[in-house]
Amino acid sequence: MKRRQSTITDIAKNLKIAPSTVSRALKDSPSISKDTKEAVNRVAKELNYKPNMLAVSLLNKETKIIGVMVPEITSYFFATIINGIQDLLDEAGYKLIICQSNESYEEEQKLIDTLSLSQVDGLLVSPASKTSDFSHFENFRAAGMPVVIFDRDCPDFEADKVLVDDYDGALQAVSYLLASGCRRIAHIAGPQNLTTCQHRKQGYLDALTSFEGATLEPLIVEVEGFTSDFGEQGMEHLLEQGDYPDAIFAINDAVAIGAMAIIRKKDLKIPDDISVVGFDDEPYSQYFHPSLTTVWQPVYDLGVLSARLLLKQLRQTSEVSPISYRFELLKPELILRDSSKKIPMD
Amino acid sequence: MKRRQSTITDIAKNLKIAPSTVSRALKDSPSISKDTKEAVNRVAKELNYKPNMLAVSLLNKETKIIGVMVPEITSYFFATIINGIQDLLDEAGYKLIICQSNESYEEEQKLIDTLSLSQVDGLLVSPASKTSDFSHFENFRAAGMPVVIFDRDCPDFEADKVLVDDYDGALQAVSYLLASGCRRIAHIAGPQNLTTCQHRKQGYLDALTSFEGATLEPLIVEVEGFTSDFGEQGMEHLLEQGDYPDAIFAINDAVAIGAMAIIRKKDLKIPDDISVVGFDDEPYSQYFHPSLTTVWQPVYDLGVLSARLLLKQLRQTSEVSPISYRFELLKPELILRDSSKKIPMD
DNA sequence: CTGTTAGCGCCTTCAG
DNA sequence: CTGAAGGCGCTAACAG
Repeated sequence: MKRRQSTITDIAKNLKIAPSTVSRALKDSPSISKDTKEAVNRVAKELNYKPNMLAVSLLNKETKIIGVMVPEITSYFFATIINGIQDLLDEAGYKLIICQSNESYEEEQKLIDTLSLSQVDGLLVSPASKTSDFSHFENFRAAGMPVVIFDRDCPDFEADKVLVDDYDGALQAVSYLLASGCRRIAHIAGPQNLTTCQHRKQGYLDALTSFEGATLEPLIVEVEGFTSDFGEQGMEHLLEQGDYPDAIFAINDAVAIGAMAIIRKKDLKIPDDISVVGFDDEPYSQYFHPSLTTVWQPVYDLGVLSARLLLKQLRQTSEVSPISYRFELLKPELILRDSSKKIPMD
Repeated sequence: MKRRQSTITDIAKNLKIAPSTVSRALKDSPSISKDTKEAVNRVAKELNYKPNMLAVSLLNKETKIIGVMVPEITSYFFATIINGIQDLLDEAGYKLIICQSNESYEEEQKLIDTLSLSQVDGLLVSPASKTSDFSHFENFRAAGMPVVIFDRDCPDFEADKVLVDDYDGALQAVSYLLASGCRRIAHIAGPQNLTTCQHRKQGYLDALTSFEGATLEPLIVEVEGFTSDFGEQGMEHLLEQGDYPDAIFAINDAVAIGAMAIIRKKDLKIPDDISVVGFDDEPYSQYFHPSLTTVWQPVYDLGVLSARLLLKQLRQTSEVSPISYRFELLKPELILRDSSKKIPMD
């Protein structure tokens, strides 16, 4: 039972008229008589006619499909960004092909190639953490298709970008920890080839050095991933070094959660012995015990905005590509919960 | 700068040979001389030639794209199923278009229609909770494209199906609670138009009635969704009725987490006053305090298996559609953690 | 108002 | 070994 759909020609034959007439009738063109239109629509329904987008796309040179490349979709973070993207692009009549690089440069390259062959109309990318060469993005764009980068920056690659002010988020978090009385604040940092992680670390460092009253030593352990087991590892490292920290600023919530598990195992109290702050505000974070203080990011909006920028490029029909790219930096927000201490009143 | 890619014809003109020769040379056909092949490949590289899959698809009547329809992707559960699907389908050279119905029947219908127009080669569906009429699946399949249903059953719609034995999972969970000494076990049930939720409820009921020694009254509250706030709502309902339960079997982990928050708010101890068991084993569940006893499902495998069945159908080139469909029922597994009591030894 | 022609990019006959 | 012709399903331009 090979796929056999009825075509415009089938309708035309059935009615003994020209295919072009059928085509026009179906689009309700004003230059077609009521009678033929009715007849065409009737037969179309009878034959269960469905237009073949492939043929249309080939003709129009546009597929109305957008490629979305993320490191992974199992995290709430990227899944929610995708929701934002989808909601906006749906309205504009675009479909999405979602690809996961699994943080691998090779896979990312391969997938972008496939997307390119599939003639997607544009690309939204959050690059893999292992990606440092961006020629595959350049190649993609060279074919005349717009690209928007979101969440993770690619230095050296000029494009529309929508990022979160990670530096500011870290600054807020660590400044708060300082204000709440913590003085030995450790940072469980993420992979430093990601600007996101660099910026959070820098925010942490700058908060420490700008603190008046004492010289605070940074205390950093770097982990390679974003899941809770890395949080456990990182925390164990920190505790092995003796001289416990009195606060942890973790690269994200999952890592913070892992750290909390280790802290609890040592019978230390959160936040009394050690405060913990995460990043992301995942839906579960408020349900932990104690509930997790964290830095919220406008995730959904990040998706919407990225999609909006892409649409804008898409609509600059032909036109010379804009020399200046847009750069959006969204503001994160510290959410205070019970894993951090209150600021003393005195 | 409208998209302008070089075509086979461009190469042909450049070399003053026929397009068909170029086509053959590019596919390394044995009936082409070494010299022309080399020349063609050289020019192809020069012009940065990329085959246009659209044209190929139109000709072959296959796009190598599979549609995947899930209620939502922000949950770990569906995201992981998708990973399974993708890993298998990638190998076979298929791309995925992922769609979210947001549990809405209308959106589901609309999206399946779009997928159909886009000429996807097949469809993997986990239907929306509001879906009870399956004619849109039938229509899709009527065009000769294979369909596989996963995770959520559609009674009345015959197809290859890969499901989890929810009944058994519930039975395991509630039997354990009974064995651990609980006698007043409540169930926070999910939307009853989903067979998944029906089966879990039935497993709960049957565990109660098959208990020897006392007649146990079921205690059920039904919620409309799968997020933690529904868990909070459900738990509040239960506690309002006075005569507190000594265990909660929640429809899933997120709901269980919400319930735990309310229990804690009432200063009741988990598991001493009330045991809690969830369903899904989300990655965070082991990090809750107390860690959550739950029913694990072979999520990734569910994706892989579904994809495998679809591939099998895809490979039955043409052939009459199989009269008998496959039905796979995967076994879940109870994971014991600290939110439930140990079975007394005596 | 309708039909004819041509072509999107590619491949597969059929003829040399 | 290579070229010419035809067609996948659809639409736009040009004729009536």
